[in-house]
Amino acid sequence: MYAEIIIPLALPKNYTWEIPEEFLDKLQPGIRVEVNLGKNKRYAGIVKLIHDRAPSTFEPKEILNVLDPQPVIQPYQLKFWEWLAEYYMCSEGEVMAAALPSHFKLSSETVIVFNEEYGDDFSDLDNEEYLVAEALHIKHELRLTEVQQILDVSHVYPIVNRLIGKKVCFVWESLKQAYAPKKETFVLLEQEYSNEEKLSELLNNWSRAPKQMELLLSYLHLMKTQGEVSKAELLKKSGASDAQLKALTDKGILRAEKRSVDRLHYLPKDVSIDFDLTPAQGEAYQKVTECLDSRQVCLLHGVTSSGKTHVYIKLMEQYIRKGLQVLYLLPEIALTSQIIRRLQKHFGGYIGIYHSKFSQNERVEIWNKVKSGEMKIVLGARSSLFLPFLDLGLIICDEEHDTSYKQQDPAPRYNGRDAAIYLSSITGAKVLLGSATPSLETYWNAKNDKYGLVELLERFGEVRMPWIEMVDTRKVPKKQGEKVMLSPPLLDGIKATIEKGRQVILFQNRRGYTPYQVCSVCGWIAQCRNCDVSLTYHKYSNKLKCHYCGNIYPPTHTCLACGSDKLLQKSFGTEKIEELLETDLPDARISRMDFDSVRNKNAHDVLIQQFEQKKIDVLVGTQMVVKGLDFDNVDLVGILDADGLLHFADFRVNERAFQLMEQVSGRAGRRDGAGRVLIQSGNPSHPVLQFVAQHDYTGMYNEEIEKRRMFFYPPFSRVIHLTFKHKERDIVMEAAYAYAQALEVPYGKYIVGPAEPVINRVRNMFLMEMLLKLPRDSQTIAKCKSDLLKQAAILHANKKFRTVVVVPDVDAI
DNA sequence: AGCACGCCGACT
DNA sequence: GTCGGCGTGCTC
Repeated sequence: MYAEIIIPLALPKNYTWEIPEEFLDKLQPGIRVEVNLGKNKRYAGIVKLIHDRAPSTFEPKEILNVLDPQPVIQPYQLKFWEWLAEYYMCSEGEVMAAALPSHFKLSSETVIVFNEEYGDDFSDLDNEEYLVAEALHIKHELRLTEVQQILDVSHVYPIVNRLIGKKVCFVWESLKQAYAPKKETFVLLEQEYSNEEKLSELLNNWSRAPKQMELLLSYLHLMKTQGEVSKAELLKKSGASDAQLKALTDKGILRAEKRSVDRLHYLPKDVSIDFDLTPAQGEAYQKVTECLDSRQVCLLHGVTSSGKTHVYIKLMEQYIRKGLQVLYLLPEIALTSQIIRRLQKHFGGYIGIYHSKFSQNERVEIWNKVKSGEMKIVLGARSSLFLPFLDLGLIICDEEHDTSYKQQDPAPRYNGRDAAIYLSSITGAKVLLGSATPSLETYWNAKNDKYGLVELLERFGEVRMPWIEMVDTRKVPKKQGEKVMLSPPLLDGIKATIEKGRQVILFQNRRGYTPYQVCSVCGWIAQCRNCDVSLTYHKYSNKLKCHYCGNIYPPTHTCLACGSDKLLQKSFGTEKIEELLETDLPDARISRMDFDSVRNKNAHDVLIQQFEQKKIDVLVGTQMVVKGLDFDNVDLVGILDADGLLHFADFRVNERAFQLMEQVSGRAGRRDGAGRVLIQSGNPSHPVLQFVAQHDYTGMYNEEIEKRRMFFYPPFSRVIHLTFKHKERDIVMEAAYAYAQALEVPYGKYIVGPAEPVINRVRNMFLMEMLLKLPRDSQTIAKCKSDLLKQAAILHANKKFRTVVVVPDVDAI
């Protein structure tokens, strides 16, 4: 018997191993096995299929070990993986790599072990060999990365090989089980004193060491109230020291014990819904419920501040009361502690959080609790679609239009929203898409009766839609060629708002106006050595940074082209605005929120809490300020550069610009209806700005959908974007043209390009791009995908193009 | 993804 | 003449 096994690598297909007799009855799909791949590398792979077809073209190796008694992956999940790999044109191994917490993805780590029989006579070793042998003699075993550190050279294999040859050491391939349960020390009463009599005798005859007695008494008190006492808590509450506790354990009264504990601090398991829906919300809730009775997918189109979350909460309650699990998806960036706290208030311990900022250990624990059914609700980013739900009833996909649902870089380049819809089709779950500004694709599907549609177009409470005003930047006096950053009307608005004790949010899309160093003599701009882009200047760290490859350079003080030292910092980024505000409004409390200022896990939350607590008057930020936040004291929102949002060569610009501006505007005037939005633009009559001013989603939709129809873009077509990469420009261009040429029949009329992108070099690789706009017919699309892969293989068969990388991105954004 | 094999340039 | 750089191809 043989098993097709998924290995978490980008292999062209799954490989097959032979099943040794003794493992046969232990194996079924979804179980992890240890297998050998290559000369001595080992992996934990997932059994996908068991069959009896002996391979003819190769000699299969045997499975080395069975790692799980029960499947870790359910059959429906394997089906989900298969669909993702097929739809998004990647391997199942790549899906597996994305799906599993890394602790399930064991792989061998080469360890070299000292040969004790060799002794300690190292006289016939050379310098480098001696260094390694010496370290091995002390530590007994070393990983190759450690050897690298000892020798401070990158190529350690030859030296290690010589040592192996001389029998100083040998190589040990060990499978590393990385998941470690969290340990906590608990304090227990020794058996002898669990007897009341003995205990009172002890206490009555206590002499000296009053501190120890105090400690013992607080232990007994905690024990009575809680049932168990952790060491950390005991010491904190009693104010005693470690030494005093040790004295008691030495006397044989108390005992310390290490135990595995939950990493997640669970709240009580109960559901408390302590609010009532408004009539409008109640009606929406009813309609959604009815709609999901007969349909798989429903769109809830609710304007900003209409209280969509209230509707979600009621719906979640409904599903968990039926004993089903609920997945609440959000774009990663919107997973703030604000929404987490809000849901925890209602669902307490039933809710689990799952996203990239959680440690691997924490993820394993959530994984297990979702699998056992103990966890009823998961709030998470797109990767939580991979959790092993026992009985999934509902997926809520909030901010459905958000482009960060689409995974960009490593494969699988999947869209969380679309994957959720497929997942629901195989699990029988329902999907609720929610947004104030639905994506054109989704709204079109709803309008064409593919999805149900429920609209909630009334803001919650007395809140009116914010008043939108345009500031025509052409009319603002300025120097030649200068960009308007803070126009007088906006500045006045900010001042007035702060005086009233209200808050301001300023939104600056950084792209296009990033700060950089420029030579005032010859116009030279610092460039990245590996990418075709200008470097961004970061004042806070005084470094130049490439936003494409992440390389960091020291700032230059002389121009590399003409040698002048007259370098200027030109910028219109958030940092610059923050700086300007500090000069203009010296008394205001100003903070900045962007990718750089909220790097670590808590910075973002801290900033938001400060803003909530009104410790900040003006918050300057990028997209981040738009997502997943509710503030009720914001009177003024400023959109600093609307033109920058509208100047992209992408078929989705208008949709995207509208969504962003509408969402930003929604942050204004939450409670008492006084919200105001100022939009700075050099072209205030632009149709998108007019739609924003009127909060006219339908108007924008109608206009844009016609353009999409005319130019055959989604939702009328399906797009597949291809990127070609190679380190030589000529070769990548030639390869892309050859590839497109080969697909001319029959796909010529669907191909756009190939063309060189504006930024044609990233990480020392030259790029070419090509777009396919395919008719929405699943057979044509499937055929085309397979032809694309076939053509890539043909391209690679040509020696010249062998190393050209072809990256397909299905439904690219 | 590793990792071995193999082909070329810089040293003994 | 050899060591070791890196490019290339394979792993059931």
